[in-house]
Amino acid sequence: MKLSGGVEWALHCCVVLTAAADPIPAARLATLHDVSPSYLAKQLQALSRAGLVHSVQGKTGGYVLTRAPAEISVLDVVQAVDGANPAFTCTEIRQRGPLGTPPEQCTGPCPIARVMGAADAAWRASLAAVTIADLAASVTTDSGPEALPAVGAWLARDPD
Amino acid sequence: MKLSGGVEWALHCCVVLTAAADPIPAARLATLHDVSPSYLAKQLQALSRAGLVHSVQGKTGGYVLTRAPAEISVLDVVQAVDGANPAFTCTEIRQRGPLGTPPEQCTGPCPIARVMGAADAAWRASLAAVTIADLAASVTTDSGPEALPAVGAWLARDPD
DNA sequence: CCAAACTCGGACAAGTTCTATCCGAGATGC
DNA sequence: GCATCTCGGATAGAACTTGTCCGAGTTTGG
Repeated sequence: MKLSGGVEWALHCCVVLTAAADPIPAARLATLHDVSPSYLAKQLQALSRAGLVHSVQGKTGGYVLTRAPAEISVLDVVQAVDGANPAFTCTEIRQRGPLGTPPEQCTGPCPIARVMGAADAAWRASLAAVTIADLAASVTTDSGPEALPAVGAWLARDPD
Repeated sequence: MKLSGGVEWALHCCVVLTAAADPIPAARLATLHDVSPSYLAKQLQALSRAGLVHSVQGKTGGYVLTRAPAEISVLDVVQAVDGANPAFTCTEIRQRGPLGTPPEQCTGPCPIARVMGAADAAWRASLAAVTIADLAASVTTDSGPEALPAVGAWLARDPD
């Protein structure tokens, strides 16, 4: 049970993109977070494929959020980067072996799959209830009202 | 986000051990489920290390549940096999880079870690609410009252 | 209008974790 | 006392995640 490490980077990027109106290049986001530029680019590509950010090419290109921060849930980001596959996959063990249940009796999922599926649904519901806007608001509460605008100004400034 | 495949095997083993009073060898459980005996042994060792099953050596040895099925939660089994580490680990990105937050301001976990932690807690709570006894009852509902006793009788019988 | 520079996008290796297996230590029953 | 059966940990192989690179396309400036 492990989540891809890129999820953390992608979430941070989405939060800071809240404070920027113009497109921000991946390299600048990597400098801000002090992480590998090449690998962060990979995560942003995943966000782009999922339609959460819009990519702009050319000299003044970069990434911009496609929707309002309140319309992007944490679950959207997690699923874009880590994939939407459920953590548990039932291999139908009940049908195997000498006492295997006949397939015609296996109409619905087995009890174990039901329990794991319910837990997965609870996990997803918890993530779907929080949006990027909520995260930005929490950052403001934690670090003060000037924190996010300062990041936005730094992103817009020319590279040193 | 992926769960170890051995979790499914371990859960099935715990359910069928409900129907057996005497120790059952790992090889017999592997035959019943038609899975690799060597790898299933590894999962049972994990259950043994966690104290969920008691291992008996010698000619009539095998594995027995240590507690009543109603006292073993699905979460116990999952954590024994897959580990108790949370899926998300915060690397404190907020402290890195040119605009990093000073460590003295980082008293509590960052907003992203809080959200992921809450989702993890919801997932665990959902798994902790179901016991092995509940799973056995569901099997009885699904496959009839004679299903589990039949498995118990097959396990006790001498190998063919 | 042209050229240069900067951007994203997908294809390419390295490291690490999970999967699968084997043989030795220990205990039981005959 | 001995043979046999059991678990337990240490050992190779496969799959995935992580990390990196260079080419295609677009925009700015002269």
